[in-house]
Amino acid sequence: MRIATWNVNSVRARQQRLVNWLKSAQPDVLCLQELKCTDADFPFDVVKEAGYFAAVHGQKTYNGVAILAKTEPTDVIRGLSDGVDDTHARFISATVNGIRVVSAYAPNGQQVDSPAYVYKLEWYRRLRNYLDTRHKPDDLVVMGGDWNIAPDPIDVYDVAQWEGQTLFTLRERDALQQVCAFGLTDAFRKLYPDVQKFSWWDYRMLMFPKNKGVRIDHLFLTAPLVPRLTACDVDREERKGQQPSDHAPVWLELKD
Amino acid sequence: MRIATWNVNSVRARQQRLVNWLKSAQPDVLCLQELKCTDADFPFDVVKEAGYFAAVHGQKTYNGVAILAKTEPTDVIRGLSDGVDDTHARFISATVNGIRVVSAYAPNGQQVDSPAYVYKLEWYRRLRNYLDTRHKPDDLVVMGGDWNIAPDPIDVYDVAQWEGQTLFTLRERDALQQVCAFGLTDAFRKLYPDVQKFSWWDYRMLMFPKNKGVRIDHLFLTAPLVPRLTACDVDREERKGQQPSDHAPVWLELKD
DNA sequence: GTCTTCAAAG
DNA sequence: CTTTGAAGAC
Repeated sequence: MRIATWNVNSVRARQQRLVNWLKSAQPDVLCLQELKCTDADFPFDVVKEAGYFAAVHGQKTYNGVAILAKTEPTDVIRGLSDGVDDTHARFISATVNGIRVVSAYAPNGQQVDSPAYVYKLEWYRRLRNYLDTRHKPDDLVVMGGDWNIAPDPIDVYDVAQWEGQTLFTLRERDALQQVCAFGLTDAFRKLYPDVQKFSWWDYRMLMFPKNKGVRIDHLFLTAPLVPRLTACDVDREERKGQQPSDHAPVWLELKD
Repeated sequence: MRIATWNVNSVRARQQRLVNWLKSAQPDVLCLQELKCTDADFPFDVVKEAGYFAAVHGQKTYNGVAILAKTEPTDVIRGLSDGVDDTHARFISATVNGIRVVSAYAPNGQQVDSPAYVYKLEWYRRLRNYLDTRHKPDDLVVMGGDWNIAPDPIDVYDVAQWEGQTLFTLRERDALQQVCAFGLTDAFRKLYPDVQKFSWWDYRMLMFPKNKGVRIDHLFLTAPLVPRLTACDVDREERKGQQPSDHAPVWLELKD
């Protein structure tokens, strides 16, 4: 079973690339982030045409997440559903083939100590609470998303430059660790403890050609799924060519 | 020798369609209108890559005309060059294979009797003056362009609806006739006196699917070229599909 | 750089 | 419907 995550940076602007990628990569499940459109504007028709069901939590202009799957996702939950008044469409979960799948778009955080940064740390605290409330560590859970946090020094192209910058501050990395401490494993890092691969490159300053990126898109697995993990990679090719998303898809393979 | 005219409605937005059309239609000369970009922003590289030289008279946002040709255009003149202070980039002429080629984007005219309408009639008067000053009726001249005038009742989809509307008022049609009276022949109408074909359809109101258009893009020939005219047509296919221009290309064939 | 929104123009 | 430009986000 192949599960992928991709921040498409506008599902409408990326419609053709999305369809092409689905056809070539053939994931069983794809977690999408930054749809940047409402449910009404989501291209359900072309996704269906490509052979996928879609559970969507859209929002105008910003955010928006979805779970695409070859079999119909069930028990769809939109948002963290913790009673907090939060208008951002950043979280959706659904069950696909007996696995609970999450598609998450973590807040970016803007500047350190800005309101957005505070919201980001709080959002991570709420996410840990979501896991504690809804799941046991031995549930079958895969969480894919744009987490807007590089977990370790190896995950940024230049530690000196990233030191203290949003996406790489100690407080953010700690917040992510607190979530993982529930019992989640970073699929890519599990398979490749020492490999440096990035999933996001700024559109500006030729960051992609220079390969100056960061790894902020992750797939997390609960413990019972870790022994089934056989492959995980970043599809760097998808970042190339005309009008790419600034993020590349990340995918993993689970054996039966 | 194949000569074509096409209002591309932004040469940058239509870059890929332009290249595809050049490759399939293989005109020796293409007159372009509504480039909507400056000379600095004109995609010289992709045009060259497609096998064409380009003489360009660009303008930011509005207007902009060019002559593309498989052999290098010489003696390029930008504008009507009649001493009138006119900032609109609506006219360019150049010599290609011994033929003087004009690419013209006539003013639209907005509402009847508006300043734009007065400017349009005056522009046509200046154009006739340009011909009188620079040419003899037996020169080899081809003028392609978006003339924003439907010459005859057959050239609009509904005469009753178009009666008195800009593009079809008697004063505009007379202004165009005054230009043609210099000694120019409408290539399409010469070959097909009774055929109704359109070259422009409004983007709105499903005008193209309903084929409610007008013929305002024309190729005019001086007398010595008329006996050499073997074919002329509108490429209606180019108006179809995703992100078309609102105009279709018009082309003609001259035998040697 | 590339996306969104909006207004103005055709 | 499709383009342009501007502003704001990342």
